[in-house]
Amino acid sequence: MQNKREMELGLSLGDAAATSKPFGFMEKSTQLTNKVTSGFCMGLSIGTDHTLQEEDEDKDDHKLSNNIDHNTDNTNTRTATVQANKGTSLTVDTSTDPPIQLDLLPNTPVPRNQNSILTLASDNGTNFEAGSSGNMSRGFDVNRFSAVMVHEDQADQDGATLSSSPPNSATSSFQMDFCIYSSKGGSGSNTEADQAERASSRASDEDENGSARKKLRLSKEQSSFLEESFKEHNTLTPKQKLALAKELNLRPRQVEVWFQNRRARTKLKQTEVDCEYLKRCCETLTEENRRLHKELQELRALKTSNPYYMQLPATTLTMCPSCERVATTSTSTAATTTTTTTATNSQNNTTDPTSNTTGLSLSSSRPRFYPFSHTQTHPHQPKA
DNA sequence: AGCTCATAGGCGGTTACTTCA
DNA sequence: CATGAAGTAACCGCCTATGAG
Repeated sequence: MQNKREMELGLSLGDAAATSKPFGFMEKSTQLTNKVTSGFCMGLSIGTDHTLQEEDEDKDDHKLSNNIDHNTDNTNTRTATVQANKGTSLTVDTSTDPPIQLDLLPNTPVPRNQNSILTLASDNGTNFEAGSSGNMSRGFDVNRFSAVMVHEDQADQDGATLSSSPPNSATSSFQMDFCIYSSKGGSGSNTEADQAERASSRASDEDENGSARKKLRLSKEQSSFLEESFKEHNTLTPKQKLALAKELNLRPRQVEVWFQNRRARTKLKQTEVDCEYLKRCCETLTEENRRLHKELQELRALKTSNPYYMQLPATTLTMCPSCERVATTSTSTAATTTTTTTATNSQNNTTDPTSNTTGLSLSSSRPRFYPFSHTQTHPHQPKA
């Protein structure tokens, strides 16, 4: 790993996370840019050496079917490496610019305590009910049936039961303390009960052959809860995954997939932002290039019209290895001053075309040279 | 210490399903 | 009602890290 304090591109999700504390994504993305293979980097905030909040998760005693019981501590490190190898991350010096913030959250998260009760009756006369959000269109958590199955399985393993969730927890409204499977009970063609019924059927199909592909929409409450969790940490330890799954009555695999997809969406969004910024940079540089060409033509024209005007000595550009400043050094022995500009654009924030309001700054692999702007003695200039 | 193997988890890409205009 | 676009849950294949033998 390279320098741990590295500029990075951070994406904030939601106001709270954006303003109060950096969450895992921003910190971990620090390592996103570590590999050289990507070649070009852009940064928005300063990342610090990240250590997991839960540094040493207990070896998970929850044994899933695929043995999720280890690999907890170094998840982020590994992730970072993988991302660095594959990612299209961008890296650029950013000085002190604040992180750009993107709000990817729903506009108004549904209060978790606003629930209605959907009461259904199965064909065997068993009444059951499920909590659903008051403004939910779909209303019924189609994952409940499978979730119940999972819980029943897990209950054998870790003693968890459906009623194990805190009664006042934020998601207790999705707790489903019944288990039904009705095949032809409802009469409506596309009612919530029907949808739930179909979902249950599909879920049971999976239980039967395990190969059927299903697409079960998460409820708004579940999505909101997952979103909140994602704001805290965008990757999950096995323990966190199990806890979330239990809390939301989802399968751990569903939680895992949701986080994967969520990370992918975040990255996609970030890529769009990056592209937009690079596009602006390109336009700005093109404009600057055009302007410099024009200026060069004017100077040449001036020189041809008046050959005695501005007979300056030849100038060379040198870069100081210690401070990376570019200095123009006149080869003339009469030259006693050097014109310097810093490699960063921090001194030119007001006029630098690569600066913008988002706080992004383009790296200065391209030394800025303003020979007529100001003069200053280079501190590292070797004494003549 | 170095190697091999099994395993877990992440990511990119894709598919399949749902919803909505 | 049909349809296409958008969103997203789920899957697949690959890669990397890790721990055990």
